[in-house]
Amino acid sequence: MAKPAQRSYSRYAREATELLGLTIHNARVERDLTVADVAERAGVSRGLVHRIEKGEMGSSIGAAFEVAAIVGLRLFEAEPATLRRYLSLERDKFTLLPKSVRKGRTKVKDDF
Amino acid sequence: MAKPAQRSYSRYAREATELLGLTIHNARVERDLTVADVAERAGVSRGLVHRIEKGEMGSSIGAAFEVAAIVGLRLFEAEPATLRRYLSLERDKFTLLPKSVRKGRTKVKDDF
DNA sequence: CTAGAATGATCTATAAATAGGTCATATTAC
DNA sequence: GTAATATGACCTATTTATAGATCATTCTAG
Repeated sequence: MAKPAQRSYSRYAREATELLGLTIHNARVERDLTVADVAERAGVSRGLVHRIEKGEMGSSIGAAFEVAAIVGLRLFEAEPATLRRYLSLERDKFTLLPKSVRKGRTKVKDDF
Repeated sequence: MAKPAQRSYSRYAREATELLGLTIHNARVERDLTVADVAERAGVSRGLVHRIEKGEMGSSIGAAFEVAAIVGLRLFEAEPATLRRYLSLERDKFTLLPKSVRKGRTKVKDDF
C-alpha cells in the first residue's frame, strides 16, 4: 500500500542534496581517498558512496552523514564537541515552556 | 545479497542526524505546523516525518531535506540563492586543476 | 605507448524503508 | 469534567534502496 512511486522534491531540497554530495566528493578527493576506501570504512557498498556523491535523494541519511564524517566534513559546520552542545540546546529548547504559549494555527506559505 | 543488516554508525553521524531531527522538530513547533501538515506538504506519510524528527538513520535524505525546507530550515545555513552559488563553486572546484597535482595516497586517521 | 587502478554505470536478489492504517496516550479546546 | 486534536508507537503489504557482481571508460603510472 505504498505510494505509486515517483517522488517530487522542491528545488531547494534537491540543490541541498547535490551540494552535500559535491562537498563530500571534493573533500574525499582532497584527502586522496578512493570511493572504495570510503565505502569500506563506512561499511557500505562502493555504489552507494557513488550515489551519495551524485546527490541522489533516495540515499539514507545515515549513510550520507557517515560518509560525510569519514571524508572529514563537519556537518552544521561544527566540531564534535560543538555539535554536542547544539544537541543539548535543541533538546532543552521547549521543555521549559508550557505548550500553551503556542496559540492559534497560522498559515505559512511555501516560500522556497 | 545485501548485508545481513544491523548497521553501525559513528557517534558524530548519529548526533548530526539527531540534531537535524530536533532542529526540524523545533522549527515545526515554532511555526505551529502539525506533523500531518508537514507530511502532506512534503508528500510523505505522517510516520516518516515523525521518524525524521526522531533522527532515525534510515530515513531518506530526500525526505529529510524536503521536510527541513518545509519547516523553514536553511540547510548549510544558506538562503536558496546563496546555496546556488555554493553549488556552482563546488562544481567548478576541481575542473580547472589537473588531477596529477594529487600525488601519493596518504593515510588519514578516523578522527571523529 | 601499455598496464594498472579508479570511476561510473547497469543488473539481480535481498533487505529495508515507506504508506497507510489502527490504537493508546497526551494535549488542547470547550 | 468531556470532546477534539496531535502525537507517538505498532503492524503489514508494497515499493525502494542496497549489496555485490560485472563491464566500459577514464585516469594514472611506468
